[in-house]
Amino acid sequence: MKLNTKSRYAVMALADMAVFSRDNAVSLRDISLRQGISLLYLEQIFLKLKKNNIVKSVRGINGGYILIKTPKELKILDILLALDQKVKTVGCKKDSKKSCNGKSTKCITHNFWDELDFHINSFFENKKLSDLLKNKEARH
Amino acid sequence: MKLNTKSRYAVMALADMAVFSRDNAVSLRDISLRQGISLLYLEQIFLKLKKNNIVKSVRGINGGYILIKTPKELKILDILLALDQKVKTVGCKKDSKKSCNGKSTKCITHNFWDELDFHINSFFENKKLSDLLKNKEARH
DNA sequence: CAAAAACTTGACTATTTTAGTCGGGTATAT
DNA sequence: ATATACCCGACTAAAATAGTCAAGTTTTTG
Ligand code: FES
Ligand code: FES
Repeated sequence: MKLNTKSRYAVMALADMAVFSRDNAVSLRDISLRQGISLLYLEQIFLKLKKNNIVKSVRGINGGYILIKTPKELKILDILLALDQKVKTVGCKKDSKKSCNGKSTKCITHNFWDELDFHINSFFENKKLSDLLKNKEARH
Repeated sequence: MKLNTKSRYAVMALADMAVFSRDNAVSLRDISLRQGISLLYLEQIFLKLKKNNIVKSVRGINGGYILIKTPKELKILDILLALDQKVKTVGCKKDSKKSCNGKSTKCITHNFWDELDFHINSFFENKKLSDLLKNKEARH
């Protein structure tokens, strides 16, 4: 039950941007240095964030990335979805013919996992990027 | 963000037991046949369930496993914990010196992941095995 | 214009985790 | 006795993860 680092770094990097940007673009190099994330890895992550309209890019010198939505509007769920991280705790497809057990009927636990997924999804749906920043001063 | 099959099968198998046992032991062979889970895999899973006092075993002919608690009392969380599935969405240890980023201070997103873990944990804490069985008749 | 900063993209790889299997046990009811 | 069923450690193939590399393109600035 682990979140992958890509998603974690994505949230981390966007939180960093929310803190350090005032309309100006934030370069991945800066994020990399501040958050200790590999620059090459960040590039890969931001590619997806860009494709999914979470950020837009500014090329050339003094370039970087800019959040498209404000931190108050940006749902954490949007970030996860951008990285193909559907919240799906088990592999069973809702629509598909095949259930998790390969049979045509749903297994005894199916509804439970659906509930779980919904529960987690709601959390990510309701949390905004700005919520992450709130208790920042509480630490260190 | 996937649950592993071991945990899923464990919940599935225990739900099966809750349905098919009336004080008598349920053999893994029966569970295997009913739920379509490999017998060998089930053995591995039940070994852990036994070690963690979720079930007790009866050896020999007509043997099998018996739930220690009633389905009403058995938390899903207990099942997951038995399989070493702590709900810990990121690798950062709360107590350890090292944070997720290797620095001494907590990263900007740390509190958020803590909240997430708590949110998911609560779900598993409040759900009982019996809750899984409720809407069984709603299907098929 | 030239050079440097910074984004763009696909492919590639080492490591780790997962999802099992295998083999050889031991206990017990009939 | 013997079949049934639990016990347990070790092993492995396959998939996922985390991250790197190479080779660009675009834009700003001196
Ligand atoms: S059939 Fe959907 S989880 Fe098993
Ligand atoms: S998640 Fe704990 S320091 Fe980053």
